[in-house]
Amino acid sequence: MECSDLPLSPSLIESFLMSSPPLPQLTEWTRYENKLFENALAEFDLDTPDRFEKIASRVPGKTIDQIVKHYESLVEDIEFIDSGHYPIPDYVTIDELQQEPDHQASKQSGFAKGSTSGRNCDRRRGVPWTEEEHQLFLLGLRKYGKGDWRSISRNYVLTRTPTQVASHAQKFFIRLNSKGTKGRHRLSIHDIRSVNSASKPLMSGNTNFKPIAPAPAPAPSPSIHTPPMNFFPAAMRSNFPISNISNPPTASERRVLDSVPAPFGQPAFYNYNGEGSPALNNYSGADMNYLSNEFNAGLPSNTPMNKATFDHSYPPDSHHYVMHSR
DNA sequence: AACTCTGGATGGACCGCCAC
DNA sequence: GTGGCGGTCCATCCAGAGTT
Repeated sequence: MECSDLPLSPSLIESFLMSSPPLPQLTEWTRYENKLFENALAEFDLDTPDRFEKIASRVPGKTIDQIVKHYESLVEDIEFIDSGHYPIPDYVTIDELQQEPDHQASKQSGFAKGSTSGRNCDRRRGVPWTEEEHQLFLLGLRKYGKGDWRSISRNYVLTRTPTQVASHAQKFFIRLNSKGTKGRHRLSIHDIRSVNSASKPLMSGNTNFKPIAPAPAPAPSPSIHTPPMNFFPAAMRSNFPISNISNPPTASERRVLDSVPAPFGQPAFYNYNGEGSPALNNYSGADMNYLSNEFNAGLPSNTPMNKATFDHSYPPDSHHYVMHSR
């Protein structure tokens, strides 16, 4: 397929929704925030009472007004697409379009104009995987197995689409199988084969290791499902995506949590999206008590959210651990 | 500088599911 | 049974970084 022949595919729409249109009148939306927004949008349909309030509660740091404006801007853009105008993912500015007549013409004609060779297309360089993302990938791989990239993407590597996860997995397994068959290998993120085990020697102990890319921009926010790795004792870090929190933090609580430094702040508390994950069913009640104590000990003394327990008795299937915040 | 390697993105083939 | 659709796998492209 030529690059100029761009169908309105689901992946296109997804990338459109995932991108952060730099609308000047709005505050910046990160990919992560867009993902939260997208998930909340899917969860609360048009008939949901107080829809935008509920969506706002799922997107930390955004006001209801910002949510409404963001929604309206997306609706405008989607209508723009539906009308036959395809906005390229980079959201080039009007000025840029006006300076590139060919570019503009190809857009206005639908998609296919001139159809230069695909090699001439601007194939955007992707964002390198971070070590954290790779660790989450390994956790997801352990949990769902090879092939269920969708689940891994949805429940572990939230910052990557299933296609991206699959692509990453492809390289990972190629790397895995090629180990030893070639004389030399550069160290890469794919040399991390298990959670925790390799990261230290590879990243910090090996002075030859260099990041794949220059230090990536700091992630907009930690994964919604996974608390910081150093929050838990090593023996428990292997798979601990907190799946449910029974009481989503209130706005005031969230402000407090936002002020709490990692690892006791936002990451562990914003996992209240209700998606069940049986990943915690290996842990005993004692483990949960330990986590509660660890968690409570990390909270500042003046936080109103000073009592937390991990409850593995709810719901009845015992596969869901719920962190009670009061 | 030229070559090699890495890794994200992408297109196409293939497969399974589902509605008709 | 068949066609459409969605998803996955695999091969490939290619920019960028590392190596010689």
